[in-house]
Amino acid sequence: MLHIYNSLTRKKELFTPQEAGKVGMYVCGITVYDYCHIGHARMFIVFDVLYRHLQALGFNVNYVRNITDVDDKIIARAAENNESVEQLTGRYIEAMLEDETALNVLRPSHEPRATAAIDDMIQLIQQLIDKGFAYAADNGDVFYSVSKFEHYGELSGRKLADMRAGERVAVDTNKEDPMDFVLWKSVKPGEPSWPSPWGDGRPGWHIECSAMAKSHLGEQFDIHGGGMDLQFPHHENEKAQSEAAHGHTFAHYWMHNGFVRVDEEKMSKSLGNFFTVREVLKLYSGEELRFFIINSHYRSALNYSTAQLDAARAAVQRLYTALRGTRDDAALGIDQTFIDRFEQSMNDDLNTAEAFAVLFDLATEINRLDDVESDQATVFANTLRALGGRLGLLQDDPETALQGLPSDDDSIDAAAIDALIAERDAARAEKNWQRSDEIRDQLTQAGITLEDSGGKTTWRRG
RNA sequence: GGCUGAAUGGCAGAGUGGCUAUGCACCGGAUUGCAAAUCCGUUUACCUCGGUUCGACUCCGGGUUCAGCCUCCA
Repeated sequence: MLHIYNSLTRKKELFTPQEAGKVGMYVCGITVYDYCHIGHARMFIVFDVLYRHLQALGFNVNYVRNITDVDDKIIARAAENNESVEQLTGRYIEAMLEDETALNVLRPSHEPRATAAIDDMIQLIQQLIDKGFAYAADNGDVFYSVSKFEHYGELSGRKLADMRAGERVAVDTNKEDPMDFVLWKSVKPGEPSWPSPWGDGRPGWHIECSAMAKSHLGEQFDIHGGGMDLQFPHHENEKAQSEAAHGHTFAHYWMHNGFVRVDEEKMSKSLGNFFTVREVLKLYSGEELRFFIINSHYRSALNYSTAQLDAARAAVQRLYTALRGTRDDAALGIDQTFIDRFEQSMNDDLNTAEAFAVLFDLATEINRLDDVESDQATVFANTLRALGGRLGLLQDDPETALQGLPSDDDSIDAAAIDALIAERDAARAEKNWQRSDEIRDQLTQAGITLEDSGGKTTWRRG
């Protein structure tokens, strides 16, 4: 029985989909004007793990994650680069897909782009105006009237009065209430725009998600996710729009992943302390980065450091090392005891850290057996691979994974390594330990570790 | 100022009212030509002050420190 922490109620709750066997899930994706950083990667991976887990539990999952491809920052960046908005967003969407592939993130069922859903947004805004929840200002902007929606503040646990007291935004004179937020922005010279009943303009950020969620998942669906910082105002506003327009609950469970920090401070574009995914992938594999991210609970803060990535490398190596030499014979089946333990952990609000303990126990069991090709070892290996797969890990050939790691030293290639190993084997056969150790030292310097076991020498990076 | 959430061994990170997390690192042993990998074993903990309890790291209350949100943000 899956329990997930619902940000709306601030409690772990039993997960019950609105329709048996099916799950509708919407996650706020990114605004594409730059390369993805580790914080974005965490969101991709956390919800990818949830997606995989729901599927493993037998649910038919409709997973929607949007792409925001029109917004102030995109427009500004495109102008800076002297290119069109489409060129800019196209490039960064490509880059995002590359990063996701490297991190072994599954493609969601749908990845709608905001610019392709303008009609839906206009319709939704009109609905809000008709119902009295929104109003058009003289300048062509349309605003949502926060005070009309009695549940406003419910998701983020704030009261309107408190928010007004803490108001830090310059007051927009077109608004009736400083807390009101924009649904439609009237066009500015040189900016992309679409025709609407209120004049040419473009949508506000929050309405995008309300509209795209509705068109792919309906007015009500199961899970809505995103980064912690989206809880307010983005999700609060999204909820207010959708619930006011439709007259009933929007998402049943709200899930928010915690942040990645650098030196105990949030990693973000504005602070400039971010590391892009592709930057990190020069020295660590996507799998190592993925391990680092899901080694801790998705709601806790995660401090980024290379020491942590080194630890992730060692951990992933341990798992692949255990799989090395094992048979891949599905006919022998899996060990249900470990599967059950794993599922129990994952069902507890995605306790991936505890789930990893099960994988490491399996690794120990395999290592304990004298014969890695025995039926028992094969069952454990099958189980380890299967559970690894549920986390998006351990799907590579062990040898390939251990030898193909990114490294800052690529002075020596596989053929050269094999040649040196052959030479060393010859030296060892003659008990020429001096020459043998020389070769091993040379390889160690190049970041290659040799292992002599079972009369055979294997190598790995790191 | 308002609202959240944290504080666990050298590091990372789970969890529990009394019983081994796990990974990395360390130490001892096995194995190895020596290593590496692996196995066996050992050591190191629960921010602080009160309270509840036979017993609390775990529950309750105060305090301290840290982070996040309240503006665009995964």
